[in-house]
Amino acid sequence: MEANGFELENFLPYRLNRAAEFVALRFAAQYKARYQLTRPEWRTLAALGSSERPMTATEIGAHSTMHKTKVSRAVFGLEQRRWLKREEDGRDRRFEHLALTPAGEQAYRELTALASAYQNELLSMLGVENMQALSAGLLAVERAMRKRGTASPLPNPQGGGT
Amino acid sequence: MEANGFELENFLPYRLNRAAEFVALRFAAQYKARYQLTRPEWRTLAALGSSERPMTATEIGAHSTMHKTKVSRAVFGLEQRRWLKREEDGRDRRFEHLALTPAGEQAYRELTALASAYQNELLSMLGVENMQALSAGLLAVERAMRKRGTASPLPNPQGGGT
DNA sequence: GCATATTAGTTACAAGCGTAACTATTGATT
DNA sequence: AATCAATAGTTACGCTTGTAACTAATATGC
Repeated sequence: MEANGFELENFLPYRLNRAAEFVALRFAAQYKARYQLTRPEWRTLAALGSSERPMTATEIGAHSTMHKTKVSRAVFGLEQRRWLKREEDGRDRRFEHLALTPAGEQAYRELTALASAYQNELLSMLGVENMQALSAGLLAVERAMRKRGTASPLPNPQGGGT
Repeated sequence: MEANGFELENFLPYRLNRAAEFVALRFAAQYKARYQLTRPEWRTLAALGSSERPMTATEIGAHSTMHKTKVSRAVFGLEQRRWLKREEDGRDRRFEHLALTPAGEQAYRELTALASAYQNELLSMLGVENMQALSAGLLAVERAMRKRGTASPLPNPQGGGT
């Protein structure tokens, strides 16, 4: 009671988080329902699919901002699905070079088609101008992230998730 | 391989989610380290603190976009801390009217002060113009949310968290 | 008035998560 | 060469989460 003026609805972390959840939700429904993919698996697929060369798990984590253990589990999941294969590095056997199988590449093409369609849908929902404003704002946040470091080992909000 | 043009870095759901995590992180560190609060507890505190009247758990969930069970657990946590008290509704005993105790209000004042300071810090990190652009973009997303409904019972991305 | 549906809130359960500890391998120092 | 540090990746553990089932109370239809 006795408002000191603070309103959660105007608090940027809250607004960003809620918008992110909403926007992610309808796309996640697609890859979850149609492919039984988790979000880390989708991100891993997207990272590998867009790369010309095989990647290591650490590179995937850096590319798509995921914790080591998330990548490890996602790689395992995609491997079981036969969408990904590992190849060990001859010179340094700690590394695993990960690449999509043909089936994985096929799934990647289908999912990126869905993703692009969804992005267009968002564009028409928001309007060009608002989308540009949002993108510019996000770009500023991304610059700030690079400056102040994305926090050491990528700690996330809570134990559970969002 | 064989890029069809899709890049995760340009995908709005991904960008929003990453920005939200980054922005939330440094504030969450404050209420976690100094008050051992979880995010649902902080949101519940913020909802009750800014309300003139007591609220029900359902109202809190609607106000701060949280799932029933999250609210239930957060209320329990704040109650144990003696920051919140329940009062049953005489006319309809299904309802519980929740209000902050003086200790809860004190914590609310301290935390909103931290929140406002953090918001100002963000403003200076991003610059006024970028902050306005971001806010305008988020507003458009929020309008779209109201149109297409925040999904029925507030399902979240994954089981775990982010 | 009585059965059925609806609503507020809680809880058991399974799954995902991050931390920290672990294995395996390589690099650096001496 | 031998030790110690650093790195890639995996895994055990405890915690948080949403789903679904649950209890308790009220509303609705007949």
